[in-house]
Amino acid sequence: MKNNYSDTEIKIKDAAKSLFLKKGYSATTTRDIARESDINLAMLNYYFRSKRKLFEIIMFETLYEFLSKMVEVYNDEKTSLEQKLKLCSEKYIDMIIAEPLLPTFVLNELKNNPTSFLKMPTTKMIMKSNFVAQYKEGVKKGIYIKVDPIHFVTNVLSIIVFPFMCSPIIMKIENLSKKDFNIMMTKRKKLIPAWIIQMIKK
Amino acid sequence: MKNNYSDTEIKIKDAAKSLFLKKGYSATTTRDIARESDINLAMLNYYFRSKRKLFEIIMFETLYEFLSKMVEVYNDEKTSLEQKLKLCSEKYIDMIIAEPLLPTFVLNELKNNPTSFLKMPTTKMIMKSNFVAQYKEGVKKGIYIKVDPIHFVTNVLSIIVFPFMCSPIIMKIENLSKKDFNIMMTKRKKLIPAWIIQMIKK
DNA sequence: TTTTTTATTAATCATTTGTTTAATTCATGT
DNA sequence: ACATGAATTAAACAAATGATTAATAAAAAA
Repeated sequence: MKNNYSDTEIKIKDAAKSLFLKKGYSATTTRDIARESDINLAMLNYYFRSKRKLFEIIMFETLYEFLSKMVEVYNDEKTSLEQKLKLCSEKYIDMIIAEPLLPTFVLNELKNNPTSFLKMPTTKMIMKSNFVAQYKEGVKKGIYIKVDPIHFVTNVLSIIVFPFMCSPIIMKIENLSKKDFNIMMTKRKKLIPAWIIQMIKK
Repeated sequence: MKNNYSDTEIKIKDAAKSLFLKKGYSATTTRDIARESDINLAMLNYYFRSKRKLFEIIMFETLYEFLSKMVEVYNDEKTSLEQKLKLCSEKYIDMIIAEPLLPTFVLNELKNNPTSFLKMPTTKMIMKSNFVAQYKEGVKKGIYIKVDPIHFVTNVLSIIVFPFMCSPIIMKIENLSKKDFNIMMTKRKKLIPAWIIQMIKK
């Protein structure tokens, strides 16, 4: 026995993930995946039974990895809210620069079957995280302006994630290359925490 | 002669738009469109030559309508920046509630061919609008914190648009129906301008 | 080695999908 | 009423697509 996951199995998954992210589920054909991963078409069904099954596995793993990294920051007991803001701005933007197609892909495919998200255990954890608790505490102490925590969390994620989904527009308007855009986002990392603090501070 | 646009032509476009928004270009078949609009399959090619051509027409019209409405607010000479913020928060959220699938659809399809956006005349106008000019003026007067205007515009749009793209997640986390979600967004309309002001005010 | 299980291949199947064709119906102008 | 062009229909075509099969090669177990 070699590895638990065979070479071809990994090759298929890697190619499929790349293609699904780039073109979406429907526009990606099994032959695309076979060509890109340089395996025989039949191997896809041999290892994964069907295109749909392969997609679901990739979707689950991608979401799981993404959400795990998120929860990590939100639940750190040692850091203050303001430190968390800095950390998550930094971390998320680095994550998305490394995989810029992920947000649009996830939100787009989610629209079609929100069930796959339901299965994720970490989904609801954000609202029960230390991050939200610290914000509520700040409100109680009179330091922060009070709003429904869901708005607060949404605002933070909006400002971090949305610019990447608009990247084609921003690049067009500002005449930026992909590299330029990433530089802009890297600078933005440091601006975001201040904006959020400013936004909630009394 | 009846109308300039025949009945069937409109029926096809309406059905196609609805389906493209819901399922995207690739997942929508010409037979889907024919069934939904209750016309013969051949009529699609008779009026629009091809599925791609039909898509491009719909994409253009949808984008044009959307951007036109946007520019309208941004370029009003009579209103202050703070009034504009209120107006556009109100207007955009109403627009998106009326067509909630539009943002995800546009940003997703744009990723595949950013060219269609290039064609839109109104695209670059936002950065040269009265809205941005007023912000810059506020910075010069020392009222507002200085950042690159593209960040400012991005932040405003992020906070307005992104929550809709996340609606499946928000609804899941908060246990909301679609109606509940819209109520939440309607309340949010009034919160956003204050947040933005707070964010940029010295 | 021999046997048995696993992995890989090329060819094929059955649908689906975008598009076209040829025949028919409908509307309009004369 | 008739002729002409436009609109509509059912049927068909060719290519693409997800999936399977049967044969072969490679690896593991005996």
